[in-house]
Amino acid sequence: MSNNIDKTYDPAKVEDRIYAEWMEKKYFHAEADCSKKPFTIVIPPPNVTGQLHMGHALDETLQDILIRYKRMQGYSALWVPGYDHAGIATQIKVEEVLRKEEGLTRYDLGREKFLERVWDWKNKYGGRIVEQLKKLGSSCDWDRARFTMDDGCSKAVKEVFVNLYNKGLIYQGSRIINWCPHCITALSDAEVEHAEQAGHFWHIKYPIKDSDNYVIIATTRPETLLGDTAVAVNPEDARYTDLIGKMLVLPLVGREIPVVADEYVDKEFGTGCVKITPAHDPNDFEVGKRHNLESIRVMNDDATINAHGGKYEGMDRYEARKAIVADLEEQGLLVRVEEHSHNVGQCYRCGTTVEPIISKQWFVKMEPLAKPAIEAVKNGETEFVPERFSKTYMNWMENVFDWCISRQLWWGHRIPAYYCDECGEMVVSKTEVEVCPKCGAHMRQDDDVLDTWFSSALWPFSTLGWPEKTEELDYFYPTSVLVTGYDIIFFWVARMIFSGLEHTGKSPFKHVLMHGLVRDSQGRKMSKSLGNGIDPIEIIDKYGADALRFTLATGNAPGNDMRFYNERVEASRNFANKIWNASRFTLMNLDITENKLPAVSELRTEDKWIISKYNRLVKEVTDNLDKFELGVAVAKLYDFIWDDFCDWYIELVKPRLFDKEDASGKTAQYVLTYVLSNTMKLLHPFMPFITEEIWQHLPHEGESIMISDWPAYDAALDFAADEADMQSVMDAISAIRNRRAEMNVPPSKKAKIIIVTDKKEVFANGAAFFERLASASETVVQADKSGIDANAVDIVTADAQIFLPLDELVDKEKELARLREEKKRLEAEIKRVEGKLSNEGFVSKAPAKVVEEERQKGESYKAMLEKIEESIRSME
RNA sequence: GGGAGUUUAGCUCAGCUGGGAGAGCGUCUGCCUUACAAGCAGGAUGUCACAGGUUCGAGCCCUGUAACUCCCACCA
Repeated sequence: MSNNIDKTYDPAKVEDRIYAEWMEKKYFHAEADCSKKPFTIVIPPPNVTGQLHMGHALDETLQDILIRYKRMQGYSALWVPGYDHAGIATQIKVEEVLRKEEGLTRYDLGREKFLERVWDWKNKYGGRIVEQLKKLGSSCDWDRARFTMDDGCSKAVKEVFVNLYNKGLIYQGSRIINWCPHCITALSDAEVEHAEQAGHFWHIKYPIKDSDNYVIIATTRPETLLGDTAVAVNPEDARYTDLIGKMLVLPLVGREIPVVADEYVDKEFGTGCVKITPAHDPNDFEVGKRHNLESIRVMNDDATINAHGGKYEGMDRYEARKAIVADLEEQGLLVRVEEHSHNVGQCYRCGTTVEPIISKQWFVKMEPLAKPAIEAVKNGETEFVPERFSKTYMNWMENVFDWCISRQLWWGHRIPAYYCDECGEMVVSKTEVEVCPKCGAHMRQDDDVLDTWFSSALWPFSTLGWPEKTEELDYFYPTSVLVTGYDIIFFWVARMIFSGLEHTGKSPFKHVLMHGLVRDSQGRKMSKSLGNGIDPIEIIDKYGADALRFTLATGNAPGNDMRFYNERVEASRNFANKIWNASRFTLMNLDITENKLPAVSELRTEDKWIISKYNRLVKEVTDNLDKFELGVAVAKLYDFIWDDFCDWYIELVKPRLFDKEDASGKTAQYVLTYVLSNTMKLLHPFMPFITEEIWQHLPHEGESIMISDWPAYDAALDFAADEADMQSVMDAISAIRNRRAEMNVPPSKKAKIIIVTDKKEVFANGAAFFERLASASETVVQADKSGIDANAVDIVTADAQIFLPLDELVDKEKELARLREEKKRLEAEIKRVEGKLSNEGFVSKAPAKVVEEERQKGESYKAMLEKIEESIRSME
């Protein structure tokens, strides 16, 4: 310990030094230690491409709070760490750089060269986000962080793929999938965002074969006309019954297409006739299957028109749309154009409008996987916090579609399927297959890679060494908690749960703690395109990591969104500053070198008061943390430290500390130290740096607060009677301050105080406090009202009547008015209480405790009223 | 269309299983009181969205209404 602590609180100075110390001592290291219980947290792998954003900071903060708490409770707390994932974002980022700096595309480089670039990029920037997380105080052992593209994880991915394939849960199939022409890849449904877009509704004539007649169809995507293979009407639609089975002539193309009847068509919408393009629309695809229609794909992967488009070949889809509409108009086939706003799917990464395209892709069959995943949440194997998110989860799981897992990217886990071009054989294998088992020809691996979330879904066990039976896997799995935002329930959480169940037989975590999104001060989602993102690092530089963490943990309930205001961080920083100064005060007055609690017999009422309050705080904070009520816990700590400890206890104890002759000064020092250092422990998970700094300066045992023991509730430290006594004195002090402020009496003007009370001893013990805290020049405590000036200011509290002889300042009329006002208020209260107590229903049905409380209140009010009435009489 | 959420002080939000409405910020008044002006002391401000219901008692439970938000599915 050392009494030298900087005069001013400078977070940057403290935080950098302390983190370095922690790193040096390797406190973050966790290993399977069978003498302890495991506590494992799964973290979302931060993305290698991105800057740390507020969402990460929130994830990180909440996780770190839990980890630090559990570590202090003696758990072997492991953070399943990792960074980067085999995500499309990484590839796009590198492609972007490539295009900007060298004017090249990935195709110019070729697969191998391109992947080298990505690895370079990863090696150069992969650690960047980790460095940023460290500034936040992350107690993760980043040295053991895994990377999803590492060998171990790749092995797990292959294992899973092959297992699922062999069980028939992975299949290849033609499907309409969402295609991003910009990323040139398939997207899963979850990766498509829908946005309202203004568009047009083109009404087009389709001539009936061998007739001058025609039908009118309406479409929002006229370019898909090129791939039409039918027109559908509702079988119930009287307007079109005779048309069913007839042939139409497809405009511009000349192909003959049938009119089919299908329930899918809504009679009321549009014209009641729908063009059917099985290759470019999911619903049409289904219709096509029912009527055995041909699927004609008219677009290339980059959404340009292909050879089936005739004269439109090579045009971009939007160019083609224009050209087709113009040609239709020229031929008089365009009836009219309506304004029409409709929902358009967009790629969630790049925002490009997705194109539904028929394509051969790999799918995971979801139904058999979803069943146990639903069961695991139903039977409580995994619990969502707050609980309502389980409904969101169920809703999705119960209506889940097969999951398209192939991505036409190069960066990622390559699909372990091998094809023989000679005989058409396909082999799925964990190990590379070069020779066709059938014909002996060379085999080539599938070009596609797996969806990011396919490997991310394995995170909880692949990072622990699965499929090997490692000691770590055995000890740490299933994990304890997953902390994440509700926005990735479907992408990630759900998929981790069914993957864990399928491959390990256990749901990967016990609790899923959901938090909300961090929004800007106007409530908007933070995003790059809006430019409203707040950089956590800037905030840390300005206010400190402790202040940021405190802000993120505070003032919002789990799962609710949070608006981010600098003012809130400022308030947190002020709190840190308050702690700093209270500690500085404590240290300045310390000449003890050990941290222990004095014998109860030496403790004064105020000592017992703060100890008792502290003791209850331990219990409550522990309870709250166990229930993941982090915000509640931190609010209690804030109130205790600021109000009880700083504003009251320190002030109460000052005279004892300053008077070197007073032997009880030493007791006060012990109490200050004890309460402060233990409170620092309780606060440590939230504000790790400042608490470490202060704890180190105070008398302590052990090397670091982060490996110290979590405080325990001690029934022997519960001093209810002393708490109540102290409260009586504090109430009196507050009442006096209040009166003086109302009367504009400056603090410099001291006055004699006469306290008339039944609790003479209590107030006599506290007499000294009135001089310091209530501007008393002298304090007299007596049982009756003898010798009191009739003009004295009169203050009534529950346990005392206090008189201040300030006659020259007293405006008699005003004083009387105030007393009458007070009388009215008390009478109203008494009436309310009596109303309750005379209500038989209340007395007989309410819990005895509540009734007794009301009764006591009533008596206390009555006593006060009596005193007031007396005062009024004597003044009059 | 299906699901979830929100509505409490000027602003941002707490309010745990029903038992006299809270915090931070802002605001007003008075204080540089030897830890802290990033502070101290004191004050003001609420038909807890609305309407019913259950209950001795409702911000909290039930039903309905309104406004807003998010997620999922979507009509060509």
